[in-house]
Amino acid sequence: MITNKSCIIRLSRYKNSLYRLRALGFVKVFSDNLADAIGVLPSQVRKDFSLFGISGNKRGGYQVDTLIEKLNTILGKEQVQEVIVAGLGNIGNALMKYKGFEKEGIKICACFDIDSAKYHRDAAIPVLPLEEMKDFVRNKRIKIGVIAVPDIAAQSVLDMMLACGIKGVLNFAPLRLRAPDDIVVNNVNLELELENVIYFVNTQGKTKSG
Amino acid sequence: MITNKSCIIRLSRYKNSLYRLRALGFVKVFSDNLADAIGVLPSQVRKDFSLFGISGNKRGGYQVDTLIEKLNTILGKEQVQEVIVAGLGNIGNALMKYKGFEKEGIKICACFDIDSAKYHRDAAIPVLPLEEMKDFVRNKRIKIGVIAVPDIAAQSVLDMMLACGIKGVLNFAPLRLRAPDDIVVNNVNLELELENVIYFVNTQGKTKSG
DNA sequence: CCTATTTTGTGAAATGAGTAACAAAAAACT
DNA sequence: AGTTTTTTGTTACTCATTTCACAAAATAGG
Repeated sequence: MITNKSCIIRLSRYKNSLYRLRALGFVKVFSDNLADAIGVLPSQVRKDFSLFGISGNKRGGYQVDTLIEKLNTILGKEQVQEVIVAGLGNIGNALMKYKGFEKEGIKICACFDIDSAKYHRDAAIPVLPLEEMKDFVRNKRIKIGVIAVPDIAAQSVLDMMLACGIKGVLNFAPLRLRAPDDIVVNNVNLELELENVIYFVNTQGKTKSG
Repeated sequence: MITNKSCIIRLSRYKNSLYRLRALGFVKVFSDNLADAIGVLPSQVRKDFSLFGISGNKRGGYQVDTLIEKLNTILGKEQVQEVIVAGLGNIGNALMKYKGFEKEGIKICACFDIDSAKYHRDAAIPVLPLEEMKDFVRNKRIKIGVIAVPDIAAQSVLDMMLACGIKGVLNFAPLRLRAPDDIVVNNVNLELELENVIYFVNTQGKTKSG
């Protein structure tokens, strides 16, 4: 099994580039087209494909259509992926309104919050009490959750999600969550990302001026 | 010079854990305390510290206070870091309201947008026309920018930021931005992160059930 | 004061990801 | 049909990061 996150991320990028290339009229592509598009080496592209059993034609490259299809299969994009969000704060709100997910076949089905003032059962994306998560998730067989609650509540919300049968989580709370090994937890930590930029800017400046 | 991003990210995590440990009354820590806290091996902790010339006492561990101080110096947290945000859409809005930055010594000084309906010069964090970015950034000598504009505008906003003297960028637009080598660009791509969770959940399921 | 124990700091080994190189296949050209 | 060119797919190599392992230092205990 492939455990390399950046490899999967590259597959997503190939896929996105391929849609653009197809829109431009491309019918076949070569590894170096894709390499240029996402900023890696051609050998990396071929390696990635070979890892997933994707093959092209020597001297003929890859058919755009079938390549897109294969990548979508690998990435689980044959059907719309339904996710839930916990926490209708700043981030939760932004996610609900964000248009980027829809065009990637990701659908936010519901948001759960603890604050009854936020409930909105009839909205396009309903906002429901946390207690209803279990029924909702089980009925709809949802496997993916997003955690956008305050730090202090994050672990208990994760535990709740796992009890509902959620198998993968995107976590925005800036702390390490404990989960069994078979659960996927990706963290998006905005402070850390910014702190990182700041560090490299600071040291860059230092090394330049002496 | 250290170019390893994950190493810097770990330093940030150590620092965050140390604050928590200090709040619990810890005066000294050992590498395995910190290792547990952030989920790495003790040898990793010691290696990271040794890379930055941080040393402790054999059998005595590390003093929490001095360790925090050293990490803060390395991470450039001795003074408040001022940043600007471009784009007052969903994400820009969430960032402006987000409390997490303040307690990390990161201050959003202003937001710039193209839409005059959004301008709000007298707000706590002013929302200004994009054209005013140059003066603002130069006067305040700001080095860090956040890009939260639609995909199509992202590259031009980046170019504008670079013309203002910005040296590091956190980019939320889901595409690859072109920048000179001495500019730091960190990307946060929410679709990709979710797609990644989805992939691993799907394959996990497959490998388990056969 | 000497011995046992703990914990660091570092150099060596292992792992893993990315890059390079090249044989083999396919197409194009003559 | 044969030769040349192009491009894949895979194997071997390189490099970076992580993990291991152990000597040296410091403390604690008898």
